[in-house]
Amino acid sequence: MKKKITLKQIARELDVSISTVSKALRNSIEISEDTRQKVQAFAKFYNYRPNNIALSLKNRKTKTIGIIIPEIVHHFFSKVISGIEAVANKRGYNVIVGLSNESFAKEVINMEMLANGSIDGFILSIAKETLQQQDYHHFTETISQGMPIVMFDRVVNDIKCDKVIVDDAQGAKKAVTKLIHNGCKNIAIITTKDYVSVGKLRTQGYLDALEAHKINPKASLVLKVDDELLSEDHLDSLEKEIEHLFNKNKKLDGIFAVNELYAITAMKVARKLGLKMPEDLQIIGFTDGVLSKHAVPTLTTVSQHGQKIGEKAAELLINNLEREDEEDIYETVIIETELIERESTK
Amino acid sequence: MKKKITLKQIARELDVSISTVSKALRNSIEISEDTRQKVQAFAKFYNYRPNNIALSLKNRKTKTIGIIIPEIVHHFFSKVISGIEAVANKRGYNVIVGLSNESFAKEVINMEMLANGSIDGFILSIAKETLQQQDYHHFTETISQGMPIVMFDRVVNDIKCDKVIVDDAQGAKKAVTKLIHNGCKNIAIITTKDYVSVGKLRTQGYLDALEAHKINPKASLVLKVDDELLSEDHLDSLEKEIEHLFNKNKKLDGIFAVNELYAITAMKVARKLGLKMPEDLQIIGFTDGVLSKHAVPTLTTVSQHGQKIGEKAAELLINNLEREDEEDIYETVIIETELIERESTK
DNA sequence: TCAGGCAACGAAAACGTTTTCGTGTTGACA
DNA sequence: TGTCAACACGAAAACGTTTTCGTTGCCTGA
Repeated sequence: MKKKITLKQIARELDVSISTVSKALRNSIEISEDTRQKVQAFAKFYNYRPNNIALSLKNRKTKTIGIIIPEIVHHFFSKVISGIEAVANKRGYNVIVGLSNESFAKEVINMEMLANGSIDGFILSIAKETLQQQDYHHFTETISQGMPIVMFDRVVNDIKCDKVIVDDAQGAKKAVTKLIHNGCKNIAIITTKDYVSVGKLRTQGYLDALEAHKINPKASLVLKVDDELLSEDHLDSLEKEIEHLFNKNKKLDGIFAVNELYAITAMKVARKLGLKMPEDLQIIGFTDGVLSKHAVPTLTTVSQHGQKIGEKAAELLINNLEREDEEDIYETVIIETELIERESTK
Repeated sequence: MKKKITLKQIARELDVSISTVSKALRNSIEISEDTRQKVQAFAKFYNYRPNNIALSLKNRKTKTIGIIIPEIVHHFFSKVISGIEAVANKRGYNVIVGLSNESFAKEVINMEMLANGSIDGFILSIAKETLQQQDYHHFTETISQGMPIVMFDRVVNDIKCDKVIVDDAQGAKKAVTKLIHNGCKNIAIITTKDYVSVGKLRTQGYLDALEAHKINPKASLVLKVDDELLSEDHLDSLEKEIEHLFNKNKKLDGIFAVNELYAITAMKVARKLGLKMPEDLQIIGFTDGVLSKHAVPTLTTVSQHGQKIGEKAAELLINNLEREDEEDIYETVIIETELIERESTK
């Protein structure tokens, strides 16, 4: 087992100083052609690679990005990571991932763990619990220590950082408008409780679309699901709630769901009730995941372009990190959503 | 913006030496109660946290695990990461993620990038291209430098490292046996080319099950899909291939697919051909992802317990890292698969 | 012959820790 | 009064780099 070799060892072996070795390897003109070649040959033979940790300590930057997300077993988030990783890699950065599991405490701990020198900056999406408690001190503290943050998707406005979001309201409006144009008269929305910012925004888009077409919103058409934990039995109760929605609204002919799962579950219930899609009922979801693509019927959906969100977030962060002047100008980039039409709409 | 504070700054401020500060913070008995309290109060006020990079350099360990996987937008892999992260976090480790995108070159580059001091060990699943080229020098080199590796799922036998795998052959055999017991007479398999080790093993399990029931395998019932890129048009050609499979075998009444996507696609084709499931055709997939759970009919599948695989892999690696004696004893842990019965089988 | 300059190299500091090994000041005790 | 231990603290090395600033030795030119 040959351990990693260091400058010091090369120096001793070749009977020169550490500085000489370092310079020789970086092709400094200070070093004679002779020694340079000698050193480089030796280094190559022993497969020398500079120690990253030492470099990080010296340069006071780690070339590593910390990602904190609520969960990773989720098509959208993994798409975002994939986008971040692509850009980061191209620009010589690594990514280190922390999971909050939607928990405030874990979010805080994870950030503290990484903020102590391990990374140069954060890209994150806020945990539900944090949004609920509205305690953002860990973000402001991190930022005030000079470590930049980029938030995506679930953001909170009054934090001084770059943000990458989708036009949730606009996307929802687009979807609901589509349903209206397709002839739906009674459109329901299946959404989350309001503390989830994106849920709230999408609900707003739904209302906007109705208003734009002079349709009065009905409270009975709005189902706000309390998704404490997405456990198995939650799925059952979700089905029941949706079934109840159908029962309350016999003339229901359109559904807009703020995520894939709600949409798919609505489909399931509809099918059980003998409704034909898209003839009797049209459904549109949010988030273009694998479920939408392979459902029966395939689901029309609002795509958020998770990959693009990740790429943009990484660009913003790295640009910030590598910017010379220390100007604190923060951007909020909006990634356009796209309505992907499939079989669940006419 | 108050920058991170260091021992040196505390020392200067309090007019003591760096060593004193360090010792005071670690509650050394060498330091008087007085100074200890003074230092700790000061440190707390300025929210002092030791710099991780400096610690890593000093201790020659980073408390970080490197994960290299082919892709992250994939239910199985993200489950594994989730499992790794859970264990790693509990034991005070971070995880840093590299994606190979199934490419040999990216796998090598990513590993080199991380191996230079950034991490203490690897957990990885081999890229398809690497398996195809059978070039494993980057693994052996990493190991010979004293950095442990744990492989999962896609492994190669003659590398000296811990491995966590599922009993692919056994799981496949279980599934196919189930089909046989359910009365299927003509069972097809939709699998990958043989260089993907898990595909090969699952095919073997299929053959084993047939043999155990004295059924002669028919070449026309084995479809080996060449999944170069899982691009959109690949999905189309996949459908065509499967359709061809149905046409060649009119009496087809059971399908075992080595992954979710193949199974779902087979379902789609079957539905198009007017087959009822599970009455006319029974299908079992491999990998318990989100698709299986929400397909119509829901898909009976062989679950690999990705989370558990990740947890076990992390345990093995960390145990190895923290083992005192330097014994090179490597384990291969087999995680039992489980047949999850749903609507696609009788 | 000697000042000056250049080529080639080395010493040392710095990044932020921890830890080993002094060292100086007490106080007690003979 | 002198000795020795205990106490409280500091100096310095070490981890592996890069970089600044010397410091040689030799050659050139007047």
